[in-house]
Amino acid sequence: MQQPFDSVWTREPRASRSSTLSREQIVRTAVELLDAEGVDALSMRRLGAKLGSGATSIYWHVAHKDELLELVMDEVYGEITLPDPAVVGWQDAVTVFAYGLRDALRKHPWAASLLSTRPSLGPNAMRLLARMTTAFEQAGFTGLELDYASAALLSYVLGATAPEIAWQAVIDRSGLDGEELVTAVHETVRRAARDHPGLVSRHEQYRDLDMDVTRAISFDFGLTCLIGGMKARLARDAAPFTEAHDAAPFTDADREQ
Amino acid sequence: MQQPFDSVWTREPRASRSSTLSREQIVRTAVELLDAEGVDALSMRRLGAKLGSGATSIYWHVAHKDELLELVMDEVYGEITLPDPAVVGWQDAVTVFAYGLRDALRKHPWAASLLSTRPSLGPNAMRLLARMTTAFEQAGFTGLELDYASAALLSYVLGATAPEIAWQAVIDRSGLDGEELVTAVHETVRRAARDHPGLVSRHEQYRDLDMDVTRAISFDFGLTCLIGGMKARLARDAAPFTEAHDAAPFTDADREQ
DNA sequence: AACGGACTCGCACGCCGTACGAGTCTCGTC
DNA sequence: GACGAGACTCGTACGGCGTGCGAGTCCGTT
Repeated sequence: MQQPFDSVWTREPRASRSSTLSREQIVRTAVELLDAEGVDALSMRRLGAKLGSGATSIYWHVAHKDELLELVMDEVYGEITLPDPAVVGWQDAVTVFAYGLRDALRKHPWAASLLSTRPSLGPNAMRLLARMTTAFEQAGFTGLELDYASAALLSYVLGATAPEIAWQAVIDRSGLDGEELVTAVHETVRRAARDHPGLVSRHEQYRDLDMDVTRAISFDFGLTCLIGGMKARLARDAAPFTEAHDAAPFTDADREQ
Repeated sequence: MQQPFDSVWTREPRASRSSTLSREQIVRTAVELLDAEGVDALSMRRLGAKLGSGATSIYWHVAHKDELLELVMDEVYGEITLPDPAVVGWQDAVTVFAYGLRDALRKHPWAASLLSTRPSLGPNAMRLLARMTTAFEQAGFTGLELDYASAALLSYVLGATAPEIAWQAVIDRSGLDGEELVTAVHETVRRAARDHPGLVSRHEQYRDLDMDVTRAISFDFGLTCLIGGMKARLARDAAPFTEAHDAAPFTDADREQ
């Protein structure tokens, strides 16, 4: 029988006497370094220095840098909470989760790029996925749709947060703030959109809005649309008189209006 | 007045005699190299070699590697089409766009990670954004909601496609295919989810399904939910008798069921 | 012929991930 | 107490990376 792909999560951990360096300590320090100085600052040498040990010592506890990043990613998942859907209802549960994931990614800006690069198979990620599934079970989804719904929610949050972080990185690099910052962002977008008067004129309206608030509104818009669409789907599947339309999620008749 | 952030799109291009190396040629070759050998294979030295020139010659036409990546990203946006919403209707238009973006990202797997790392401000990205906006205008959205809707759609597609690509990368690296591959993927997920019987047992159902088809179904599920949610929102905003609920997208009463 | 700007490119610097092998420390067994 | 076997640390070295710099070449203009 075929072995699974080799990864931190499928391999047996090394037998271990408690030693001066430990995997947890390495991962914790890596997160600190990443938070403090960004993804480019994480090198094995720098990490070793911060741990007060040789760079190559780390390789006893971790197979290679990629594996360290996987461990570090799961650490981020560990920070996210998903309330019990049986208590707060599925909509609130997944909404809290969505905001929690968004917050975690904004707090650890380096995480978004890692997350989109490798599958998330760590225990914390799995725990979250399992809980999310129970939320959607409670909503009324069954079978594979449980996975689809979970994937859709995760996808939206990840996709929506990534550009926020990308912008924040540009802003941080610039070192600007306050009015100067607002003007610089505004001017950048205005130039980029210069061939599309509609975009430019709409963008004027953001001039006096707080950027963080605008982002949150935009995030919430998509989130409520997605959850609303899930509700609509549940309602349609449950209602017998629409069964004739079952094949397509939205019918041609829907499309007219 | 504050200058915009420095970037390829805001800076004036260099004055130029037509020379042996050109920016377009560099970008085109970079895309080829990326497609053929992945994001790690793109180094200035390798690119220079493929162009038959010195590595550092590239720096005359491009400020630094990051700028090259921005140019290359916009090239990808250039491949995506968005049909005229006035002809096919807004739902079909944005659906075609969503699948188009997904296809482009799958065709250029390196693009997903770039896209989530920097804001997309190139001309091709802007052209698409402008067209997407007209689609949502036709749908009935107005004002800032046009941006929110566009952002939501983009977010979903990006977020949904990224994990597909991440998996594909693992698979490509393994060199397996056919039955072996299916078993390896299956076994990997089974082990990762071992503490969550629900996930494992549901995963059994994928055993006999084509992976590409499953992915497409999952993608479509989220996409139709999102678009359905947008429609629901439009309908609610248009219908006067629900105006009392306007403040919150979904009321407590909605939440009960 | 002389100039100046457009363009090419070799070299060097300081980073990077990590393979390797020699070294040390700690424990279980005799 | 001796000693062997792992667990663990780490200095060195290799082949790569992005790119700053300055010398060099080409070519249109005067």
